[in-house]
Order: sequence, then structure tokens, then C-alpha cells
Amino acid sequence: MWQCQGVIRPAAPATAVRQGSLRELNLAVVLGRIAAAPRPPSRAAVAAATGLTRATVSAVVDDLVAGRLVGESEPAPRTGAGRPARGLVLAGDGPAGLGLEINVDYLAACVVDLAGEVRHHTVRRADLRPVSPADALARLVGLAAAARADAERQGLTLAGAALAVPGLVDAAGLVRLAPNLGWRDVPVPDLLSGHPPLVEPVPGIPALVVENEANLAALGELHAGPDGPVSFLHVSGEVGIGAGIVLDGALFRGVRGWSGEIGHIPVRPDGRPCRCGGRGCLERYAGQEAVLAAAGLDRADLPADTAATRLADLALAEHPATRAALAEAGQALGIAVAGVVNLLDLDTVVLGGGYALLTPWLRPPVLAEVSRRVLTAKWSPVTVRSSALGPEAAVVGAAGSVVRRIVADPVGWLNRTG
Amino acid sequence: MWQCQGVIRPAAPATAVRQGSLRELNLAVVLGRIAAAPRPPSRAAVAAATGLTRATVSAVVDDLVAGRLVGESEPAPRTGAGRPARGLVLAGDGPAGLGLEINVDYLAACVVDLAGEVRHHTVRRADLRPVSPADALARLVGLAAAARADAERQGLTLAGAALAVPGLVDAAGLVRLAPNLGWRDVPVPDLLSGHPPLVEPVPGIPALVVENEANLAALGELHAGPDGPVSFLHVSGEVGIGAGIVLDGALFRGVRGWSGEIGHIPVRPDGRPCRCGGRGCLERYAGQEAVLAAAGLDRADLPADTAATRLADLALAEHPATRAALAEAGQALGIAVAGVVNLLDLDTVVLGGGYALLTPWLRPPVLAEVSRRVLTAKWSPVTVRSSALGPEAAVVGAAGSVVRRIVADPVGWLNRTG
DNA sequence: GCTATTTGTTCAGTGGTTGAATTATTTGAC
DNA sequence: GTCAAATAATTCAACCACTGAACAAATAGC
Repeated sequence: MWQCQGVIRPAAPATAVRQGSLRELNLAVVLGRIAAAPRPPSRAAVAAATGLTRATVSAVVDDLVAGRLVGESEPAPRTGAGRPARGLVLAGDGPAGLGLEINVDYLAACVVDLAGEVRHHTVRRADLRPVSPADALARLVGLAAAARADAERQGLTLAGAALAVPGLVDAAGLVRLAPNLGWRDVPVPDLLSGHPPLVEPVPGIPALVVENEANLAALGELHAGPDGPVSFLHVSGEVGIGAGIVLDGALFRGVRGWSGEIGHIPVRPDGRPCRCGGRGCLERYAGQEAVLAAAGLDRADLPADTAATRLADLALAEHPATRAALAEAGQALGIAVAGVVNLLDLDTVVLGGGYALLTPWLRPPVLAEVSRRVLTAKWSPVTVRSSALGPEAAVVGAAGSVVRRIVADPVGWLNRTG
Repeated sequence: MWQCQGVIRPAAPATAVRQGSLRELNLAVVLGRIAAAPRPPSRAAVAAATGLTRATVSAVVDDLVAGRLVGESEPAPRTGAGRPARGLVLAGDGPAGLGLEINVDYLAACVVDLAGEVRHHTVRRADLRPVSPADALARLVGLAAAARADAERQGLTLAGAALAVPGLVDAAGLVRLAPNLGWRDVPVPDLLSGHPPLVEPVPGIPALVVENEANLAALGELHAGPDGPVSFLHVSGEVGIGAGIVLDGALFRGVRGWSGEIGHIPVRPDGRPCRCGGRGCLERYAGQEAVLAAAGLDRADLPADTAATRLADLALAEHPATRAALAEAGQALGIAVAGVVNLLDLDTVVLGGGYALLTPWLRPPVLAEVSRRVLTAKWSPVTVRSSALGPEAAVVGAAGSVVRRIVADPVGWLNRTG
């Protein structure tokens, strides 16, 4: 056999590999293996899976246990004959991630531990459109402080925080535009600098990452499904429509972090004008306002977060205008998704946010457009399914992004002072 | 400063780092550094850039020189006072990549050395639509043998080959569908197995990779521009329209390698029916047939590879129908590109293949649609430019993909027997 | 209780990097 | 022309982390 098909991936280690990097890399490898294992693995199992020797794995695990990243499970997993294994699990009393979210009609905070368990979750409903950014952030700091106190009561140490915002965020944490909140050029880090820090700083882990909610919601989905797909498109249908793209288990953020603006993909290029300046954007056909209007509902009547529930109720009751509105929205969404799948060759699309509840009615038209328009659909069907977390995906994903970072690169945490 | 914005990138080393991996990784690091340097760097400069010690770099370079991957440049670069540096360059007499291409009306072969120089290039024009896949591949083998002989005459050793095909290729090298060639389910490796091998096998380097031409053309563009962008969309306008997506210097292939089917993104969802089964696909408005028809030309009159030249000539002569046809095609292309940029947040779009010649007329309408429809365009403008390599991008990119792989992971080549 | 079996640890050995000292080679000043 | 300063590259003992084999620990089955 002299032929062989292979992937073209020239991703070399960009950075030099020094003496100590060896241990640093293996800390990440072993920790990642423990995180990915379906059951608590023994040191021997980790050694077999990674190709390291048992001696090395033992040494690495000692470091991880000393750093409160890994613990031994009780009771030990039964294995049959031989000395019983001691199962390794991610520590439930080590570092944790703080997830925060500001949205149109609620604030939320949550804490996720290394193992991915949600250990704290608060949602405070309030219409934030009339509230100034500074005041909104001040309220959020209160939620964060309560979350931190609760986490510490459970023996957890918050190692970093991530804030989900429904808008465009630049690399410095400046919210360039969050139309539904009415924010424009809001410097989140500056506004928070007057408050006590959300978490004690840990080297190598950003104290606060500000990120688009749709991106974090996609990560949340990855986090929720233990053996789900590692590459998918997550579409969040809210007032606007955002998408997060997950490729090989990592969020794809684009050159400046502004990927996923699926709401402004043209689906009717000469159609309805959009406030973005374009015409026929998806948002004008499948966004909350458009669907409510088509269903004959007045959006002033109901808060934004109940719109999806209301639509689902009406659809369930076979309300004709609602059914038609969802069919039209689904078709527009399907046109956009077909383009995305043609471009990126993804095999899974997750409907999240407000769309999660509406999946039963959106899925058929989306699938119809996709199977008609995607060139490769005949060789490999595209799965369209509902989000597991729904509207909570963004906060959970935010907190999860912190712990994912620790698992991927535990050196910062291990080298912390104290 | 307790806040800090960071990228979310949990890409840990999936594989264990063993004792010997240290040297293997540093071979790649040092080689990559030499490849990326604008001028031949000294050992000391490589040490400074990578963080390794001079001692280590010297040892690593010795291995690379012994393996014919690196040489010392003559004359030595002048540096000022002190012992003169010995400049390190990628070897011009070591391994090389063989690039092959089958297209509608030509076969091509080329050889690219480690430094990226094209050392051999042949194009044989012939209408391949009436030729059976087996015969076409047999002719290609002839071209490849000539290329190999020429390469060896120059002291080069072919380490691997890549074949560009205008169609969908699966992981086994099976061409599922190449509509313009009339190919369907053509098992390229099987058909080649009766011929002598294209290259002597090298461990770790696939003897033959079969890949979509648009993907390889995108890589070729990356290869041509020394300090161009590392993330961009490369659109190849031929009979069909394909795109290659390069992210951080690596080709994004999608889950099954079928990414980039931009030709079937819906731009007029209820518009002209497409042979893919959909309606209003970009290809029906900006593909070669559509543009020729709109310009009032009969495509039977001229071979496919001269269509772009002909259109450019007419446009230059201010032929009204041609101008209008290109404006319409550019608008359709702009609608599709706007969707892509909204989704992926890319800042550069390269017009390649037949579009390269037509850029002066396509660029304005594309830019107009993009700036109108891309949400983030006001903060960071999108560059639309012409391909540097034009129609040769795919073969060059194919050959370049082989050498890129060697530079990224030189271990296979170094461990070869002989 | 004995054996087979598997887990986890210990320890000398080794590969590869480190850092300082050394050699090599040039420029520029006196 | 000679010497000092500067930079490049090599040499070598030390050290760090992984390796492999031997060994101790703990259990199931007979």
C-alpha cells in the first residue's frame, strides 16, 4: 500500500519545548485524560491510554493531587482480580469557574466545578434596558459576590470568570455594540475596576473574559453533552440570532472574536430592510420580533424571555398563524443553515436559546431546506436537534470555559502562590 | 489590572509527551523558525527567537543538516562586529513535494522544494471530459514521472504527492463527485495501484493525498504570500465555484473534508434551479456558464480555461453586456461572501482561479455588498484582493502542502531508511 | 492458604536540555 | 599592526523528567 489519504494539518508547536515543558505538557495530558474518561480511571488505565509509563503517570498524578485538581474516587471502581484500582476523578473541592450573564431581562451567575457540575446558579429577573451599564454591572457584581461566597462555603476556589453579553465584544473587553441592551462602546473592565475583584487572580487564567453570549452558549452545549459531537453549529434564537461554532471541541472565534453573526446572513437579499443596513437578513425572518409579528402577537404584551414559551404554547394548541410563522422562520433559518453547512461541512446543528422550545416546529422546515440545498447531504445527513441546556447555556458555558481552560493548561493554577 | 481579555482555546496536546518527543518537537520548532524567518537566521538568532539555548539549537540544527533539511547560506549574512553568523536556510537539495492536478481541460504537475520554490512545472492541455478516469490518471502518471526525473536531476527527493481534483473527495481518496469532469465514485488510489509509485514512500508522509482543488488553491495562496494574512477565504471561480478556508495558516477542511462548497450557498433562494437540487445557488449567478450567458457568449465557442481571459478582454474593451454580467456576478458573490464573513469573521477574501483576472470588475460589487451587509464592517474593513497565483494556485498548493507537512513534522523524513 | 493477576511505587539508567566556560572570528580603536 | 570588544558557535558537567524492570500491595478464585 503506497497510497494513503491524510489530513493536511501543519499545526506545529509554535513555542519552544524546554526541559520543564515536558512535565507541563504531561500534566495537561493526564488531566485531560482523567477529564475525558467515562468512568474514574486508574493510574494504570491512564498510562495505557496515553502511552506514558505507570511510573510517570504516578508522578504526574501526585502533582495534580497536591494541586487540588484531582482526587481519588470513593468507592474504588471494581475491576476484577488483582489489586483494586484507585479511581481518579477531577477534584470537587479545587478550582471552579464563575459564569456571569447580562441579558435583556435578567442577570445570572453560576459556578461550575472542574468536573463540570453546576454548583451554584442564580438568575435575577429585571428589565435591564432602562438601566445604565454601570448600574447593571454593579448589580452583577452583587450576584457574583454571593456566588463566590457560596462557592467558598463548598470548598471551591474561583479561579476565573467569564461574562456573557448579547453583543460584539472586542479583545479588550469593550462591548462595541449590544443592540438589544442599548449598549454601545461600554468598557466593561473599566466599569468593574471600582468594585472588589470578582475572583482572586490566578497566574495564567484571566480574571475576567467578556465574550458574546452565543459563543459561550455553544461551549455550554459542548459541556453538557458528555459524548456529543465535537464539531457543531449552535444557533441561539433570541431577539437577535447568534451562532457559536465549535470545531474539534474548541470555540471558533474568528479573527477578532466576532464570528457567528448568523442573524445577518442574507436569506432574502432584496427583502425586508434590517437595522444593520442590509436587506433580507435572517433576523428579519426568524428573529423574535418577526416571528411574533407573523403569529399576530404584539411583542409589547410579553417580556422577551417568555416569547418562546408563548409561541410554543400556541403552536402546541395548533394556532394556525403561529404554526405558519414558525414554518416561515424555519424555512429562513434552513436557508441560512444550508449555506453554513455547505461552507463548513458540519454534521450537527443545535437549536438553542429561544429556539430550543420551538424545535418541534422549526426542525422540519430546517431539515427540508438543508437536505435540498446541501450538496453533500446525500452522503452524510445533517442532524438538527434541540439544545440540552436551553436558555441557561450561556452562563453555564461561561463558567465552563474557565474550567476548560484550567483542564487544558493546569500549569497556571498549580504555580499559583498559596 | 485584575481583568484581562483572553482567547478561549482549550487545545491541549492530545497525545502524550514522551522522552524522545522533546527532541522531535524541537526539531519542528527550529525548522519552523528557520522557515518563517525573513532572512537566513543564525543559530543564535533561532535560539533567541525560540527561547531554547544556543547549545540546544546547535544540536538540533546538526540533526536537521544531517537530514538534508537545512543548509548554510552563502554568503553569510553580515551582522556587524563579532564572529560572523552562519545563515541557516531550508535545503534546496533535500525533500520536495510533488503537486498534481486534474482539471477539465488540462493536467498539471509541479515540484516545490522545502523553501517553497517551484522547481518544476508542466501543464498539458487536453479536454479530459471524454477521457475515462483510468486513462486520465495514466496520463497524469506520465507527467508525474517526468517531474520526478527532473526533480532528481536537480538533487531533490520527492517525499510525497498531492493531487488536486475539482470535486468532492472522501477520506480514502475516493472521488465521490466531480461534476465538470463527469466523474462519480472514482477510486483514485485503486486506479493508480497498477502504475509505478509516484514517489518512494517516506514514513509519516502520505505517498498521495487526493484533495479538492479549491482547498489546495487556498493553501497555494498562503504559500505565495510570505507575509500575507494567515486567515482568509479563497474563492476559486471556475465552471463551479469552490472556496478554501485558511484559519491561522491551516486549511479548515470540515468534518469530512467537504468544506468550502460556497457555490451552493443560496443567494436567491427562490431563484434559478441548480443541478444540485437547490434553487438560487451562487453558482447559477456567478459561475462560468451564468456569466458567459449573461455576457451573450456561447460557452461552446471557447474552451473553459480561456473563458476568463475572454471576459477580461471584453470587459477591458467596455463591452456593455460583459460589464453588466460581471456586475451581476459580483453582486451575487458579494451576497455569499457577506454571509461567510458574518459567520466566520474573516478580514481577507482572495479572488482566485478564473476570478483572479476578473477582479477589477468583481471587486467593487463584492465590496459594496460586504460593507453593506457585514455587521462588523464598520469596525474593521474587509480586504478583497486578487490571487497572486491565479489558476496555478491548486498545483502549487498541492506540492506546497507536502513540504508544509514536512516542515511541520520533520520526524518522518529524518527517520527514513536511507 | 496459595496462585494468578493487576495496581502502584521505587530506583538505577538514559536522553535531552541547561548554563557556564571556552574557542572562533570579525570589527573598530589606538 | 596590535589589542580589546563583540558576537557566534561549541564543549561539557549538571540536572530534570521519563523509562523500564523489579518489587510491594491488594484482591479474586480455587
